[in-house]
Amino acid sequence: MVSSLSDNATRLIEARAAVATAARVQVLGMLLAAQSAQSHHALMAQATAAGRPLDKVTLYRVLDWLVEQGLAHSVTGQDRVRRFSVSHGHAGHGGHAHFECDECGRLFCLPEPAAPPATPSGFETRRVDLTLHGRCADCTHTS
Amino acid sequence: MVSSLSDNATRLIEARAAVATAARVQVLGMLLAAQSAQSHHALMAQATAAGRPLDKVTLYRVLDWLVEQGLAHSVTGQDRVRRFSVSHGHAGHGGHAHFECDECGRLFCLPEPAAPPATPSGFETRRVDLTLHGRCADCTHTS
DNA sequence: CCGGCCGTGCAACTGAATTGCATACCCTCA
DNA sequence: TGAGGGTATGCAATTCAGTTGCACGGCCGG
Repeated sequence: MVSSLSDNATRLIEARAAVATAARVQVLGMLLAAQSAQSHHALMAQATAAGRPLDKVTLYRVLDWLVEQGLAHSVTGQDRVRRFSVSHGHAGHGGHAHFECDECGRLFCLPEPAAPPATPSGFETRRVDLTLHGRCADCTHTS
Repeated sequence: MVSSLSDNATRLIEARAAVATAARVQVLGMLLAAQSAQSHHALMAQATAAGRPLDKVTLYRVLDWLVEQGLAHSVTGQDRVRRFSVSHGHAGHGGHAHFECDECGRLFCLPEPAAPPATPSGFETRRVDLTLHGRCADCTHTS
């Protein structure tokens, strides 16, 4: 399971003619395994818990690199912390929606293909960020 | 002009049976006069330039208070800086849209009544944040 | 073997936002 | 008039996400 994720990560990286370093494979693997967007802090903790601790700066740089390669994207929550998740093929078009749970703070990517641009006045729209706030399935269930 | 904004600010505050302190009137006045959402830093600079410098912490607290009172709302841009603007009567419903210029960094409130909730799976949506990214009218014009 | 390139690691730094505590102000009640 | 409580303000120090500078180490092509 974990190895298949690593393989998958390696394949994704090498498909971009890029160097699949240990850190990159590890981080992308964690993002692939995650069901919600992960913060830098969470990824650090997860890497440490897995016995393969990462340097703080390395993690930042790998994340930036993944975003740059289009393999991941980042969302800034209202706690002004960036969270990262893999781009499930929806990279390139206008954008996609997120759901941020106000209770547990988790941030999910939604399959929604993003709302129609809702054209402004004389502005040039390039990307649409749609974030829903509320309670996630878990928190609603536990209430 | 400025005094009418101050009066307006005072009226808005007192309509909430709240104390219209100098700092609150001043900050709300600046927000009323602004055409785009203002960052804490910008408000500090503006207050200093106006000869009525505000303490950093006081400004934070006034802003928090204004948001709490429903007189203003805050948006966190992708530079993870919060920007504040007055609630133009659209407080209370689902939310409203913003436009963030990727070039000059300014953040505008749009009159759009926010997109339809775009229902997720088992989640309970309470608020919708829709932010468009691109170039604002000024930057498009200056290109 | 050398020199450049790139990824990694450590340490120090930045800048937004927060917290703690002391002070000043205002209103009420005696 | 003066004591007391609640609230707003100001200053200092701190937190925390994120960044920058620089040194080390592997790798590859001459």
